Amino acid sequence: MNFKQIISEKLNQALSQQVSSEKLAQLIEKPKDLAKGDYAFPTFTLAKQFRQAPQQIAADMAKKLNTDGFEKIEAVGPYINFFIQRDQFTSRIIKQILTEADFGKNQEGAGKNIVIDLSSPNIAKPMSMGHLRSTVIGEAISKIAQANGYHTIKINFLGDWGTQFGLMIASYKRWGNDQVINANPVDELVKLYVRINNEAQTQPELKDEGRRWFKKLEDGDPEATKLWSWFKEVSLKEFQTIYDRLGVTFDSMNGESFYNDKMDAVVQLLADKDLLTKSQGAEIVDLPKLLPDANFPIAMIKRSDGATQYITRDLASAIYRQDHYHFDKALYVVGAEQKDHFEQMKAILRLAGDGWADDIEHIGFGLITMNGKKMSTRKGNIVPLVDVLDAAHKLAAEQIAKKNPNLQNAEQIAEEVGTGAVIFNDLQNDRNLAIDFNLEDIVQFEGDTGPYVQYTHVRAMSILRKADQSVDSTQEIGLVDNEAWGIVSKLSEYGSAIQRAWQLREPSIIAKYLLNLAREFNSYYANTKILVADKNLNSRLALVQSVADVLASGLKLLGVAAPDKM
RNA sequence: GCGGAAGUGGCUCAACUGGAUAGAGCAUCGGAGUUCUAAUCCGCAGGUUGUGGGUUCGAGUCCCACCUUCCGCACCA
Repeated sequence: MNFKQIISEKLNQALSQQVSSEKLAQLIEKPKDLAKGDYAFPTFTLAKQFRQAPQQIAADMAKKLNTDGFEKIEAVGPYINFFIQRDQFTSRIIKQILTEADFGKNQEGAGKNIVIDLSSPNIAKPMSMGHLRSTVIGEAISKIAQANGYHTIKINFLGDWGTQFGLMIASYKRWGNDQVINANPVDELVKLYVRINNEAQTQPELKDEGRRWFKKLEDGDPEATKLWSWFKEVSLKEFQTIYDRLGVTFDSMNGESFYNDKMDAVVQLLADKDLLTKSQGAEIVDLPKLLPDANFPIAMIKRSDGATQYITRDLASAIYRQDHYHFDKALYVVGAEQKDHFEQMKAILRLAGDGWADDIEHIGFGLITMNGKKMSTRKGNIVPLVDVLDAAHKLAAEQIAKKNPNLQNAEQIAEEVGTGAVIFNDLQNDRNLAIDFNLEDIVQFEGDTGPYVQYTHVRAMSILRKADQSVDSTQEIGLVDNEAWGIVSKLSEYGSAIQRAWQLREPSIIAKYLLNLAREFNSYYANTKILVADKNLNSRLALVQSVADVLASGLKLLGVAAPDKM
């Protein structure tokens, strides 16, 4: 029984059940300002129904409401404000946090599978800031889903197939050097890729050479296969170091090449359902004709040269994933610019009669640009993710050297703080906001940042270490003091933040929640001496422990480390 | 042209999905150090929420029109 229910029951009785408690519950809100109360009920809609001034209704009802379970209930203008009994509530919340390992989490998704497509870099290209977004958002959503009881399957749909690899092979055959490549694999492969694209502008025959090599690759030519495998191997090795730094793991690394032998089945399926049309030598699904109201462009299934397209591979993978994982939801964490692509894909699956098409969700995110322009490997204006992580690490190490020179494991903690800053920075805003790349913004450690939250956790842990006693959660934990109410109130909202973050597929809700909680705690910390041997010491320590627990738990949901010292 | 996302203090973003005086962080300015870590805290200043209409008790939020920016619209992925 939560407060909204309790309050709506009370209101329902005060109104002699003329309005259902469900309706009343919907109207209840939380005032922005705690001084106005913990919950509030606006009477405007009732004013209309009963043809009375809202102020009057509020005043009349406030008199009729019994205050059981509340410190006070008062009418202020057209609002009825409810104040929770703070000591009882504090005690309950803090004991929950200290004794329940999964405080704030729920089991709504028990027994359900969520497939999440994330990261998906192209092999032989460096991971860039764009891949960071997909990786970090996907990872956070996965953990948030788990916190809501779901079972998740994370898939890294590697871009490891396509004409570009024919071009790479062609370029390698002309200019490649094993020693140089082995010394710095992805960098050198990119150079080869950029070079052949540039030279192809004046020598178009190079493109044909690339296509020929890709055809050989598709036909299983030993030399082509060997080179492709090598490119893939060195790329994956390099990717892995980044995934390790970000703390991200995958349940499947089946990339596009994995679906190579499953394409014919998709084409056949579409043909059987009468969805395929020939147009200008290509095989397409004529969506404008099939769904005239939907405003889709056509979907190309096979190019005029017989090669399959992106959407064909995505259709194959979607079908495979449904067959294998029986997902309740399949989330694709892919840039917002691909919205239409996923809408098309779903439309085709629906036309093919797959009822689960509606369980596919595209989780888009805003484009990262550089100086307002789209980044492109071919044009050479990308920011490798490693560089950003390294810059953040270096800055964190400098801060530690300055502020805490005796810190043990300084290197490891510099890494946790540095990557923490990068990850948090990416997650703290609404995911579909576009971002113009700015290194200074990313490696900020002050104000609304990851390190701010980490530091708050460190402060709490430091107090607990210095305390002569450990927290006794069996002892009565009373109202700590009025200044602490803001913290307790925030702590109690952790569960709803987790729910909302999942419903909206929005990690920023957790990030913002953590910033608010950290701010409340830091403010309290500045005004209240915690380690004082009085009768409330245990209560205060319990509060500090609760804050530390929730901060650590929330940071973990975002994939950010919560060190004890920094 | 059609479709999508966005427009809120100098900058980056909030606003519990229609509620009370639009809140934070950066930057600026002024304070707080023998103290539980100052990666912190407190304060001043800064706003006609792109423009114009509409809906209603009430609009940053919903509807219509327009303006600006970014993205997408078949042989790249």
